[in-house]
Amino acid sequence: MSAPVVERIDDELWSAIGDPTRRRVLDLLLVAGEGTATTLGEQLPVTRQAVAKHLVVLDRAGLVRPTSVGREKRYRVDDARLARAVAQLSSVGSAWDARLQRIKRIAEAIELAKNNQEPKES
Amino acid sequence: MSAPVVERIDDELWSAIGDPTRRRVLDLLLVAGEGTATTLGEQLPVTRQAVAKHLVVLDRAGLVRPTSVGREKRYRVDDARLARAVAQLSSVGSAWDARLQRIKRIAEAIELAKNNQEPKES
DNA sequence: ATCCTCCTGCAACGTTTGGTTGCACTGCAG
DNA sequence: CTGCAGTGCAACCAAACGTTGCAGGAGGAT
Repeated sequence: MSAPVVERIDDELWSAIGDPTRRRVLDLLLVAGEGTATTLGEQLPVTRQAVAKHLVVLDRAGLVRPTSVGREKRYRVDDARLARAVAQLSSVGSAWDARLQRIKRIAEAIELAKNNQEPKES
Repeated sequence: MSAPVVERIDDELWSAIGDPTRRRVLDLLLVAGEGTATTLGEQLPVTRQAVAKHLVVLDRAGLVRPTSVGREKRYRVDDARLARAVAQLSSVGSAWDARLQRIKRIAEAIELAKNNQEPKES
């Protein structure tokens, strides 16, 4: 359960960080090092319970990890997983970029073929 | 309402590409160059109407642009907008990476400091 | 011009998800 | 033991994704 997850993760990963509140939770956890549903809820415009649900989602996506301390449940970011997630995002971005380049090349080819049509570059 | 959109876009952008179907729509539009709700729906596991709604969302996010041709409504990817979107994603990723690095440094410092005692900070 | 077909758009409905409130349960301190 | 702080569970509301069904308009065939 270490290597071939890359493709399966994809959708869960995107929907995990697709939510604005979850992104803020991740941000807070990154700056504070760790936090509970209660402490995070105090710094967010949503209730403690909402944060708790988001933490469950982030946990299932593997981005955070809980540590039970007494009656508290502290969450911390899983460095390796988040780093890998960032890499995934970048890779999708790169793929799109590549296709954009391809399209741009085709467009230029057409542009070149026309030679005396109206220019559209702005 | 033309220039300072960069920050406002953020949430709309993420939610736009956060949906798996919309990502696939973008992908299809990139490889095919253009497409209508009907042609895209044929290549996706959802109905034409669902695709149409997604196209509206993508349009409002500025990622695609419609072109009415007769009774058809062809959509095409807005190259510049998508490129900018990819840049946004990368920037968020970079920010997280930076914080991960910071945490890693702190962890190393603690590791270094303990040497012969417990490092727990409370 | 008429009919037929294809494509789009609108409306109603069901389901999942983000968010809320309220309550019950459990450690920890006095 | 009593009380408080923190978590977990359940019911409920709203928005979003997806479906079906139907009305309407542009094009082609007769």
